[in-house]
Amino acid sequence: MAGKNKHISASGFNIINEWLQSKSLQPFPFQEETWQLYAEGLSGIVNAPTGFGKTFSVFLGVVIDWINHNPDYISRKKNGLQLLWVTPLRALAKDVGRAMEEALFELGIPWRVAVRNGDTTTAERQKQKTNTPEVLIITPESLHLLIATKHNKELFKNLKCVAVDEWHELLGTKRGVQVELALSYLKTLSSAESLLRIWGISATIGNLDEALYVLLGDNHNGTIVKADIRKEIAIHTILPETVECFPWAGHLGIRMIEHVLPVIHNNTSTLLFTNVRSQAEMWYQALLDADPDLAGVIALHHSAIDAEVRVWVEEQLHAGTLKVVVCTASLDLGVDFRPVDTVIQVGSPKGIARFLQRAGRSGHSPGAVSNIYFVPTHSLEIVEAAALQEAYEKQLVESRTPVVLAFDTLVQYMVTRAVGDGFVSDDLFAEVRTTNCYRDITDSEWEWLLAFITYGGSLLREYDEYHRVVNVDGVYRVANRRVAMRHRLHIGTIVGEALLRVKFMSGGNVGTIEEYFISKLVPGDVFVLAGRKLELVMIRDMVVYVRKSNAKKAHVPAWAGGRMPLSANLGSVLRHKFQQAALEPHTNELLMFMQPLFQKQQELSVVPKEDELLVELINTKDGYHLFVYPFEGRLVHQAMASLIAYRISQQIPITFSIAMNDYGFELLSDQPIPVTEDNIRALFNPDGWYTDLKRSVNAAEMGRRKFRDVAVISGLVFQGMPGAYKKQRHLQNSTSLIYEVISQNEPSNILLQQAYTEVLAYEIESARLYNALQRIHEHNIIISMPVNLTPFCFPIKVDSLREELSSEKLEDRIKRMQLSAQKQA
DNA sequence: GACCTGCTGCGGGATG
Repeated sequence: MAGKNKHISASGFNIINEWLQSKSLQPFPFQEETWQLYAEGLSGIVNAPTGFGKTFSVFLGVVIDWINHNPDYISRKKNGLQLLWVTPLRALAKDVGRAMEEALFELGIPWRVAVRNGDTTTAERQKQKTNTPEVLIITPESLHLLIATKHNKELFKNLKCVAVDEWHELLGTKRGVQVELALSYLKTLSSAESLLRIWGISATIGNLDEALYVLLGDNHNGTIVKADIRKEIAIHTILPETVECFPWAGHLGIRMIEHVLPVIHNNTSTLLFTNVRSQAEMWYQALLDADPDLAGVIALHHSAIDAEVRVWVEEQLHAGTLKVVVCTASLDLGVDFRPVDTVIQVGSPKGIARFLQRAGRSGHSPGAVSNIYFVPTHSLEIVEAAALQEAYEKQLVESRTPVVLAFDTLVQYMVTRAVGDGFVSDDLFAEVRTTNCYRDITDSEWEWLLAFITYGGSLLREYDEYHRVVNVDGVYRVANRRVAMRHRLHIGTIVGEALLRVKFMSGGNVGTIEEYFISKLVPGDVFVLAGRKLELVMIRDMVVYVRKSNAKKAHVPAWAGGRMPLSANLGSVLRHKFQQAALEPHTNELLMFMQPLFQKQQELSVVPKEDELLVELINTKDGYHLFVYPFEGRLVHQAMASLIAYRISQQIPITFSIAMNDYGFELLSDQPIPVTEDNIRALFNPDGWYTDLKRSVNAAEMGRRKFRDVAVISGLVFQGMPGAYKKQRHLQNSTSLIYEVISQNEPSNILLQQAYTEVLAYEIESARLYNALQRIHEHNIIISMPVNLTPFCFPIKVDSLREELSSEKLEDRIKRMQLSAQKQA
């Protein structure tokens, strides 16, 4: 290595590779020519599989390039801030910073690397102010907080480069919009001769070109540096003995535990991913019950577990003292420095990108293959295993759709700038329009937003708390210190659920639980959290006090999270696999295994081909059922079910109950459903879909809930000071009130409209719904009339039963129904 | 406020 030499003569390419090898990291996966991109002062996106030193190649690449061009940077005491390293995660910032500083030290560069995020103490912040580090690792939120400080231009004036880590994670979220906005500002601060350089670091996504465009905005030339290697992934499917003994419905997969244990035993370290937090708690307990020897080497990791406990788990994983960690998406990111040798995915990963990302958590050493075991939780999911294999071979990775015209985020940012050094309207307007997000914002929208932050717009004029910004001599500023303080506390775009902290009576945090779940329990009740049985003692000031319990039975908490629909890409491959199962099953081992089930489906009904939509009409004692299988994910199915129900009800008076899963949906009625060969195509016709959709779904009610997020982000309602959060009920009430006032008096309100737009985009996935209707329009629609429930409709039917029955009864009922269906055919 | 299986992520500075 270069040691303490003050002059770096070797090419950055060699330096990086030497350095990576000395750390036993993967060699730099790019050609020496691509290295020149750093040296030429360009911007762009770096894309390589995990574990290939992307972080350090970018970091050392840009740093060494400057040093080579400006050797006196090394000797100078004060260079000012040179590089901003934006990362969506706090957790590993300190580790990354230390590693960067160490790398610089070994190269003889005495630069300082500092971290600034919510964990940074006031003293550390002060130190950064007087003694500016050359490199600052920061979250998007903290970056906006910096922009909300006085004289921030001073801090950024020497900035040469901004690197955005995990850009694929930020793209498609409002946190990504925050990055776009911050970059548009920082670009204006850099002088003409040294254009600010921007590097994004991204995993593979379907729209890398778009990701680049969004990152750079409209006045930059950029390039995509793509590693010419493909991470080898071995996908193993864990199968039951026969498909006949496997349940047709269910999502837990606990019965596969005997097949999973050998995988854990045959490997040194394993990550076991579940889709849901309660499922992780159950798997943790079930694994311990099945193999008590795992005690001490098994751990649990999900977002409701106390942060300190999670850090401990990550450290133990790193140190190699843990054999298996049961986790949710909480370990999707940030375990780069904590590789394992095996990954197990229980249940559908719902998307190809997520599956490959998780697979990549294993096999980090050079040349190693990533091993992922897929554990299906019900029969049809075995087809997903085949689909995932094909999707991997064809690299059908999903795209991330960038957020556009998020006015709530813009309102927040405008106040942020006003809290900082203030802004001139025309200048900020021009600046904001260089971003992809606000490229199409109109003059009148901008005027509306200005009015909104200065006097609350036409509706809230009388309330002083909405007069946040004042215009003094053409400069918009926040003059009131309390307003400024309150704004800083509310910077960010993540709006969470009402959480209560769970603490032992003796002290010590366990984790968090939702108001909704805990309100159903009374003192003395026992529930599970972080793998422990806890007795509820009392609830005081949003804290749940508990003590350890040895009770046999315990409630497993439910957390209300996202609905994670099956992705369009995976749905499409899945349809293909069903066709293959019908036409050429012998080409695939998994499909051969599934044959008995497909035969059953074929006997009772039809196995649809790729260009067919299957509709099943079934009569049972529950009533008249209509089942449809578009394989478009549960959100689209919910909307499509409402749409079809509405269209049928236009023909005759009829009411339905609706059920759906990721594969299809059900309409159930107590009268015969008038669907025939003659009218079926009209029911799915894309013409007039939007009008009918708006009449069939309760957009106003959905908008009301979405409006809460918009209201919080734009500063219409306040969540309270940290540590003294308002009860969610209060927040909901005040939001509801504002929603009523606005929707009745100012229906064109931009923030209200945004709530509706977001419902369409994210709750209904309307673009995808439209594409699905278009696709179906070109397909054959096959109506089948089975005499009994089919393997296809079974999981959907079970879903609709859940409401009526307790879980134990449900399990019995499933067995009975499955038995009866199997006999009938 | 409703979901009932339902992920993840963030977070004070200016003044005395």
